Amino acid sequence: MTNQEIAEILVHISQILDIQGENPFKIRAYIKAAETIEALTYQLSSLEDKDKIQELPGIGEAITKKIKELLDTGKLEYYEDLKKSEYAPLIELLRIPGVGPKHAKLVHDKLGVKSIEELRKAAEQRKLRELPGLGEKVEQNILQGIQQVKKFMERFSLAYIYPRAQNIVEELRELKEVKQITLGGSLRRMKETIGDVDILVASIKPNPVMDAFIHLPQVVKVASEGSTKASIITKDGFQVDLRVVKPESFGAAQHYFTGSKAHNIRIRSLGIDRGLKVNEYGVFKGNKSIGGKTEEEVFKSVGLPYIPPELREDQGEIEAAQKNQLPHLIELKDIKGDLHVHSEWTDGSNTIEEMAKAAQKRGYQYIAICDHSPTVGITNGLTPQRLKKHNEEIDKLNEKMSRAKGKVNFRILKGIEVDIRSNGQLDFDDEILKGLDIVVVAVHTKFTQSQEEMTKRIIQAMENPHVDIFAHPTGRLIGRREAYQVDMDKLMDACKANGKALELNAYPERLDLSDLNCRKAKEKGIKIAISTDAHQDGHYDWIRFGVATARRGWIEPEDVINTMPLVKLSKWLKH
DNA sequence: GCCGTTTTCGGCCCGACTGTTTTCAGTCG
Repeated sequence: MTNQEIAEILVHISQILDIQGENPFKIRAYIKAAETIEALTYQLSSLEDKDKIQELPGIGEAITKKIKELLDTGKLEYYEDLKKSEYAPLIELLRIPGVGPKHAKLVHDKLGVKSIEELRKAAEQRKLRELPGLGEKVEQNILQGIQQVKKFMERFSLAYIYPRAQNIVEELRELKEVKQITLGGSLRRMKETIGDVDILVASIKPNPVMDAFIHLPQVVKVASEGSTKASIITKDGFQVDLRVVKPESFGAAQHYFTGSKAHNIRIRSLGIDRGLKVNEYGVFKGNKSIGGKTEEEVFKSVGLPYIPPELREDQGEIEAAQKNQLPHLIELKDIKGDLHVHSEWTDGSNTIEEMAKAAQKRGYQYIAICDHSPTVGITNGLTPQRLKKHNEEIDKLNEKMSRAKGKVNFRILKGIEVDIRSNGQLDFDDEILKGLDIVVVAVHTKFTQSQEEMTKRIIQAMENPHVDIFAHPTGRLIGRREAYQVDMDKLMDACKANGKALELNAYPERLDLSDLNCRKAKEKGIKIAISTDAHQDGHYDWIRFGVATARRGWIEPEDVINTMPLVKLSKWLKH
């Protein structure tokens, strides 16, 4: 049983208990345990000593016992019993925005509602408005909420949301009443998928800001509207929440609205230990504010150094901060070049020269043109003959570009993205690979192999001495295709043993390695290449999302090979 | 259900908005 499956069961348990009206702290304990498990970089099933489970934060004796039972038997009696509860089917009602555990229980107890469909019927028959505490408005909202169920389940890719959210920020920034403005939430933490957008504004006059916000051209619906807080739905289908606070509270609010929730709870608890109350308005000793203008003040008040947003998941960042052992995270400016770039020779849209010039313009010292090998048929993969010509063109360009500037300050590396065939063999023989500056390998076919076959296939490729980097290591496409089955531990061990680097592919729908796998790779001492897999020059910008994902994975500049200047990188490639 | 440099019992983060109510419960983040 996978961590994901265990976490899902724990969440279901918490939801059923919630509807039953259990102790809220017990409910939160299950959610916390599920979050901890989801964020692990290894599978609980692979643990030799299952007693170690209880050492995980938020997991105690009772939940450890339940997890052990799940791992041993594939089932959990406690959960099976809960599922027999009359309230168990109601957890689907919780997917409706505006419906929580109390309303779910109410409609069940009074009207016998057991499904979204039955709830819709009851609402249409105007039965909900008769219930205590409910009214006409709630009935309408529930009907609307039912229509939005699917939409609200959806999460958007970081790259889809990011520019659209930035647009809104820039439009609001124009207002003279806006003193400061920032993104918050999972978008500021740069998670790979985003549920909704949070925007925070500092202003002493909230009214004009709120008004401008709900009248933005993107707005199709105003979901809620108060004096300092409002929510809209955009025509692009996502929700944006705006909060306006006074400038003296901006840092505290920024911290609060960046989250994550788990991180905030920890910070507030640290505050309580020091006799402080931390909320979105500041840090308070009694009624007196002792900080909140900046995020640094908030952290300082609870005895911590500044923690970058990407780390704020309560996954060890607070402990690291307490010991002054936070990582010095990689930044965009550390990137010296791109090691996985395509050209029109295969499925890219620009010439090699165009790709090179665009990279040079960005201040890069090098790119590696890694077009496809023949097996990836639809991309017009390079045959050995075409590869030879391809390389000759790169030689000429390198000469031309160095002459033009009078000195060598930019270099195009001769690379290839070689397909790893289903039997583990590479698409080119060693004689050809030997003549290249850099060899990137990847899986493009037969994703359905068993974990054993796939792991063997990849490790065999890793053992080839000419190979440098393993690209998009799990093959996942976010929201579209699951990762193929591969034993990550064995793969990484082989990678380490053979001195290869793993790619963090910055293509927005890949972000592969994921943040968690980056952290795992770092723990194992494996080098990372953050590459865009650019198929046109505009794709170079995606490096932003690659670096952000690396930061979420605690990656530092020295963990990444394309932070090296050209000379050092060339040495690494020859090692 | 979890947790402990005040604690193995008694706490557990905090506030805005909505709608149904005349002071608050439910939901959300």
